[in-house]
Amino acid sequence: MDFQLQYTDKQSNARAGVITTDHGTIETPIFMPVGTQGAVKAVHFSELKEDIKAEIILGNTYHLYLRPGIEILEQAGGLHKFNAWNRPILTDSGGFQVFSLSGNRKIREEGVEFRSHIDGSKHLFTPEKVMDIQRSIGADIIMAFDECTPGNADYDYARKSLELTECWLDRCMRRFNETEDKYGYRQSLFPIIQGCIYPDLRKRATETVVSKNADGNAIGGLAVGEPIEKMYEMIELINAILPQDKPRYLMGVGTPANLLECIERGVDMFDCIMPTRNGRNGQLFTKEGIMNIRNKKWENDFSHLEENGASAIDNFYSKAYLRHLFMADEILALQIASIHNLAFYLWLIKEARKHIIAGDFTLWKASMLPRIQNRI
RNA sequence: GGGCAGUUACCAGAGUGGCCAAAUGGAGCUGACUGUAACUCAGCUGGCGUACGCCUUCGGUGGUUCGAAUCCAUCACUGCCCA
Repeated sequence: MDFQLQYTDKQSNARAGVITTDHGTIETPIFMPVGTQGAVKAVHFSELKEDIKAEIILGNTYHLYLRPGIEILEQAGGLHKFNAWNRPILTDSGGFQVFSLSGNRKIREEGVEFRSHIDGSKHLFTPEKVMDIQRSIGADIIMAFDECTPGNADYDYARKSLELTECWLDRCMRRFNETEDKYGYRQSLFPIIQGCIYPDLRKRATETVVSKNADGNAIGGLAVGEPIEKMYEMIELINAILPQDKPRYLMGVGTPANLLECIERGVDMFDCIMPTRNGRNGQLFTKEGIMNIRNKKWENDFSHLEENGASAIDNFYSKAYLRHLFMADEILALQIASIHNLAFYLWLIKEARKHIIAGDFTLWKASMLPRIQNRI
């Protein structure tokens, strides 16, 4: 994987670039739809390509390891062949599951012992094993195994947690470098910066990560319960240290407004479940704001889902119809809402890129921000 | 014409003298969701009030009782059975 920085905004830290992988190129800034179990929920891949214009999607090590299991993925020839997505894939390492499935796991220095949420069976994830699994899944970009520190952790916990993440990073790098690409195309490993909301921890974590000279760098442990201003503060601090010539991936973020704020602060890559999950729960993101399509006020509103929306789907269906589908519990509702939201996210981020290149990003962002945060 | 069963909030349906503005579902209204254990979760759903609370309800009317959705009488309606 290579990264080329193409444009840097003069008024802010916003950047535009290109990532080149063996499965194609990605123009940054980019938003990556989440396909945890090898599928972006409720969305068909032709829709991902044609309606949403996704350039890269995510998979998840924890979920794919449990189901279908690594043997099947190896037999299939890797995830790209298994799910027929022939463009870039990034896999998360399972570090977030260590955080979100906290009721079912024990963290030790060796690794994390956890119980499957599916059948309760016991498993051990070590940094080495997580590297091996991600080699087998065959993602273009794989993530280091980390502990995603909760946003409200106290300093002492955050420091110990960071030490563990850093120790695991060394082991990840070692194993990654000792092993080879499994399917004939190149894989890149991104380390993850933790440190909660403590500036000295974040600074130290960033310096450690920079010293590894990886193909790209990730910021983790944000948008996990800390105040939003803290998140922006941490990103500013980290991006001041990270090298310019490597892509910066902010994990798990966020709202449309978060995206613009973080692009302005120099982030290149994003992923978030928000457009898909919130879409399935009836929340639509649009250029004019956020709407709950289940609300009664849309009952007899036969106007397009979104005028001049990001996807053709916006002109096919009316608000009243989509509300009806939600009320009637039709599967199509989930599909339409997910496609709409993802297309909006990709549109927003591509629009940001255009304005970075055109040199008026800051102005555009200022005009866009109040609109997309509006409640309609 | 006779017999039996029934009529409870938007719907279904519990409650059979005080702890009942009335269980539980469903439907509806609103909100939440940030590296997906999520087509999930939370609150509300007689009226007024932020709230302690007050007011009006359990087919209609009239009783019994300190007190009735619950007991009695009567009327109306519904279902099933017999003519």
